Amino acid sequence: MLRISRLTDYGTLILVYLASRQDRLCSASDVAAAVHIALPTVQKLLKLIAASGLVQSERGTDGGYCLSRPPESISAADILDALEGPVAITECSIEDGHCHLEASCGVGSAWQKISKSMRISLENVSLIDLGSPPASFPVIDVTTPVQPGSQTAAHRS
Amino acid sequence: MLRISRLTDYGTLILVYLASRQDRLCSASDVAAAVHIALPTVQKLLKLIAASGLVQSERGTDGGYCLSRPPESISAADILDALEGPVAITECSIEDGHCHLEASCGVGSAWQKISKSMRISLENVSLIDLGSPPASFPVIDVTTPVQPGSQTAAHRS
DNA sequence: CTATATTGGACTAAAATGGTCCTATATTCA
DNA sequence: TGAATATAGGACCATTTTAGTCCAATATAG
Ligand code: FES
Ligand code: FES
Repeated sequence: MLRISRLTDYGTLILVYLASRQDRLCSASDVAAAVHIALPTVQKLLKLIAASGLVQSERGTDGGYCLSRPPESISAADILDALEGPVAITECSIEDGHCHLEASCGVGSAWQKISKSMRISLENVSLIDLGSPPASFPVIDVTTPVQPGSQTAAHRS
Repeated sequence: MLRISRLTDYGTLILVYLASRQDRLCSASDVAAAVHIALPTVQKLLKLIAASGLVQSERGTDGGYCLSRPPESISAADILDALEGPVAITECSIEDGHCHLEASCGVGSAWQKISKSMRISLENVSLIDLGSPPASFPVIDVTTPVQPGSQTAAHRS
């Protein structure tokens, strides 16, 4: 349930590796060797991640990729946005494509709200947490309203 | 991100409807008419949900389906289990199929732990909540450890 | 026996996913 | 300038998943 794609998992792996190399440039081949993922796949992922702005790239000899922000300020939500796009939790919660059930159902909005809540919580998980996760992550209380000014996270500490 | 399948959304809709009919039996046609989903799809979903034990069925004339538990004790996690199976958040967190990256990566386990945390929080969302959701669901703090004895939810109140 | 329902399964079309590969462009250095 | 090294931006294909429909069998009530 609520699975993320394998590519997103790989992408996380790559980002964690880049975080460990600080701001040094790493070529796709370097990364592939380090994380043990096929080079073409790594290339594809790095391109995607670069397009999203999470990493910066430099071309040419001695070129490569590096994080464009400190790892503390990159969140799990950022990674999902980069690799899976801002897909809504349900099909019908998509902006314009008005679901023909809207009238008779309040369910779509429930899932949508749960999704939003989860998203905010994922913004509180930084690349650092992903690299060396705590014994376990705390339980989310999804039953009381969101505080309006809740921090955009990952800048937590 | 973290999307659920459309069938799961439909399934929720169906369950919410059944909840509104209390313990009266509803045939698949009844349900289809009420929720405005094509009959064959409703039939398929009800079969799946019945197989999972969330609803009970009765055959023959005047047969149909009804919830097998009070709606307060059916959680969002139950619905996902029934309709999407107990899929892990990442591919490699699956039991036996040992990912060949295990050695070099702690990331899979991070996603896995986040998933577990989210799952527990979803167990706290009941069918009632799904039917008439609050203005918004609260943010999940995914950064501090899970309490060992956290309630299996939906039996919240 | 008939009408009504569920049960269990097969089946198809369409879309998403995972993965590879190719050409163009930028950069460095000899 | 020219060669070597990288990224940029695609196209491309195989496989799987998803969504949806349909059919034959079984159970129940009247
Ligand atoms: S199923 Fe689309 S709005 Fe509820
Ligand atoms: S990618 Fe499989 S264990 Fe990390």
